[in-house]
Amino acid sequence: MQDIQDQGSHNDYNPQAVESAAQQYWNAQHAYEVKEDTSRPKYYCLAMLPYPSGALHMGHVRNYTIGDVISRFQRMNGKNVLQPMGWDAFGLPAENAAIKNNTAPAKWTYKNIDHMRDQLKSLGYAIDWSREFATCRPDYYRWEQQMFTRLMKKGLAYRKNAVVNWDPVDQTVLANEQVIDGRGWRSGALVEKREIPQWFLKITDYAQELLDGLDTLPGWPDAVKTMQRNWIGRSEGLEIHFAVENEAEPLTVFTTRPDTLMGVTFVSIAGEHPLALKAARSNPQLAAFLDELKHGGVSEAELETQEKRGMPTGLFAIHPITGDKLPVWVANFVLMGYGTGAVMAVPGHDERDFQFAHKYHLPIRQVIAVGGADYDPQQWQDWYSDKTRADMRVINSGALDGKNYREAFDFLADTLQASGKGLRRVNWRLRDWGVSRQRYWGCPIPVIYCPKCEAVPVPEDQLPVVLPEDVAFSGVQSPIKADPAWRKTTCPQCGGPAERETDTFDTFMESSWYYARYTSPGANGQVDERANYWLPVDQYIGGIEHAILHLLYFRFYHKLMRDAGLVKSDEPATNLLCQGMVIAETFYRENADGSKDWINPADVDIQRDEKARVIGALLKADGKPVQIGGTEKMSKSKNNGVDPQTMVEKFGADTVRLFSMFAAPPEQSLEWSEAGVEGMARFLRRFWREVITHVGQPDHPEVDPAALDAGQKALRRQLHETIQKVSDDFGRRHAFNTAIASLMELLNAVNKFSDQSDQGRAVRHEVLETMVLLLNPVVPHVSHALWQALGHPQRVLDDQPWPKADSNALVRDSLTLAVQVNGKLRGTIDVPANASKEEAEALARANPNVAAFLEGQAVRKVIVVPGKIVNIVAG
RNA sequence: GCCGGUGUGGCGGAAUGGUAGACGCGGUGGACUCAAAAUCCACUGGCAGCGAUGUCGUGUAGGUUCGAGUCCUAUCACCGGUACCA
Repeated sequence: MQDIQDQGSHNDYNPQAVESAAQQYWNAQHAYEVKEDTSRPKYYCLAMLPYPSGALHMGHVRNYTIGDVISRFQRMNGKNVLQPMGWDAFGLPAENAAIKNNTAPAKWTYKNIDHMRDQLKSLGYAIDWSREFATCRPDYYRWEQQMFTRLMKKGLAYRKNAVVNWDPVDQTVLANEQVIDGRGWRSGALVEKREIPQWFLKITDYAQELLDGLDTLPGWPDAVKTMQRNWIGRSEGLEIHFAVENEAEPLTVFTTRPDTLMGVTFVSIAGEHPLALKAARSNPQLAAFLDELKHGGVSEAELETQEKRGMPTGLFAIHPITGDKLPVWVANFVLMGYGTGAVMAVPGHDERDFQFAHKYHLPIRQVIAVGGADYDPQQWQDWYSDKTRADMRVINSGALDGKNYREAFDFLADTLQASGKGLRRVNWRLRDWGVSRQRYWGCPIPVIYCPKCEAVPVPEDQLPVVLPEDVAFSGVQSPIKADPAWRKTTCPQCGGPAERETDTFDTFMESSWYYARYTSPGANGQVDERANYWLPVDQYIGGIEHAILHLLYFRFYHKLMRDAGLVKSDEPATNLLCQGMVIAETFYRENADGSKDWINPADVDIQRDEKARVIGALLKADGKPVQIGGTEKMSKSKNNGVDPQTMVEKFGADTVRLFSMFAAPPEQSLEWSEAGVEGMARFLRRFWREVITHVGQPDHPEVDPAALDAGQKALRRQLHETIQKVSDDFGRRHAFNTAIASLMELLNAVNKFSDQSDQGRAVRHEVLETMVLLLNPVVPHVSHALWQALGHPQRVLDDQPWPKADSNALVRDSLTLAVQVNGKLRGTIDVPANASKEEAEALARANPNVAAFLEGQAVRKVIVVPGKIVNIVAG
């Protein structure tokens, strides 16, 4: 009660006091700690866990505010809501920071977690902190290690060679991110490709299920599902065997276009293809070329954009139908990792083959005709992708002539299969998941190498394999690789001397199952039966940049857990929301050498002309101009980051939360604008003042709907329309920005409403009290304080029922219709709500401006859309 | 290169095939003030007009429709991902 007095007596909104009071109350009540409760529907709301990079950034604030709004909204709608938080604590940045600051990655990480936890708490999120964990703790990753050893036993984890970026100067493996223009980021050395043995998970065994599962996820964005479908890349085609002159083994290619088989004029193979390696042994020129292909990084973007180059191997393949001799070429655009590492080249109907044939003067044959048109072998035409066109026919192909794609495909499949030269096959673009990383700060891979028994999984009673945290870290070599004492162990099978695996897991391993661990804190196992109460996640929220990798591994791992009997559902999350980035303007000054000094937006004043157009910017410190560099993602490199903590200290958490929900719809990028933030602070102050002024007035009776005058009715109708809109915007559309806009309109309306009669004050009370509830998910501290100011006892407002619109209050007597003549707006008319189409048309024709446009013209057609529009077509 | 997305006033954005620009920011004018801040009031897409109103206008070029920011085709620019950043 003390609090009510204190806050109620202040006419001005004081965010600091309001926020600390509300947060203290929630903490004391343990308001957001939840348990399984079968009497209420559960709702698991999860925002992707943060990497503890050092400080919260605006992207985090946006992510967790979206989650918090949804969580509180669902709780007010009667759900048992779980909103957890944790730390994706392993990763490369900790190693980089360790080198830079000469500290251990673990120490740096824990310090960041402590700092960022405080920052998150200051934003007042309804998080169950009792479930918090960091993924770098052995009591988390031991279960990941256990799962891996079980997958080894099931044959779902295996070891094979794979290519990595190798820095020949630093003698280290580089991440793709660390390769810049083909060079190592620290050494500047030209990067090379190198094959090393690595562990893989057989995600391809689940390719079909991962593809089909997308059809069971109506709550996921289509963009994400399309990207995943394309990434998985199921294609039906033929494997065709080409005999090779003087070779025992045939060369096998995969093609989705066997109908073009008679157009094949050469065969292209990858540089790593065994046939290429063999040919190079007796061909120094080819060996030199293969060596050259080893330069550069391994990323797909780099491989696919490099200049197309090739060299003949001197070998010849035999065309399976004609028996023609076809030269076998090494081509740098053929990837060993896709299909068989060899493709039949059809330069007449494939653009890449076409360019390659032109460059190296290889023959081009037309075997497809579209619309009977002749092909110009000098000019590329995309008939290849037109395989389903009705008028597409195979030509110049003997027995295939006149067939369409499907007919030619089936004919060849049958013919080649009968002669043992080919096979129908489904090929996937998806590759198995390589989980080995040659790094220190990650979960140790629980494998022991024994000279006799080879790779042996660490027995479960010896888990976890603990990563030492108190280490010196130089960056060149992993401390566990460098430490013979850590490496040396005995073989669990034969008891002989053996060595531990020193590679660690890809950090996507930790983030693939954290959502399940939140449901089972303290479980003696990866999860326990509580998982099946909470899972699947009802709403998952995270950046669109995770559309493929994380979200695919996340789905895959859930299926692994299901098949291990740990969870019952097939998919980990039923609904997914992908938020956009947080961006801000950039400012800079150019130095004499052309380099740029980036200036933080907080240090700049914007100059405008009399029409409010931006004409320049001045540095506050010296009043001199700076260049405007465009709006970009907040980053250290462009110095355009805005610190959430500074904003919270200056405006309060509610204002920051309100702005990040108002400035853009969640899926779009959000431009940070301090002036915009001030606008939100202005709104909260006006709302505060409106409520405080109202409670200072005399008592009022209950609203009596029958006794309301037109003005009172109108305001009350707007209130109930707003309830409808906000409920739909929060619950279904996730259009938080328009929900808040409608609440601003309602505040503008109640602010103009000067009616001091009994019923006037009663309606105003209903409006303000309802607004406090509608705003609670977004600005919970303000709502907490104003709820008390309105005369209620202090309580967890999320337990108040969400307002329901009163259908009687929504009734309108008349509607406004737009009237068009020939599709152009010529006026508006007010019609009774129950007016017929004929009455609406008559009123429309009676409108003077409409009549003027109709004069002298014959009306040919009238379209009346009830409640919306009348369009009169004349002429 | 490939896959996915976005493009609307001075700016962020609204409009779920039916009145383009809600709401907010910025700006202009005014009130209050010794002054400033805060607050309040009015106006604010371009062009023409005192106004009523007309006209143009949603990256660009076409198309479908009574009606297109929204659907279709092509094209340009930017953003995300591209398997070892997370």
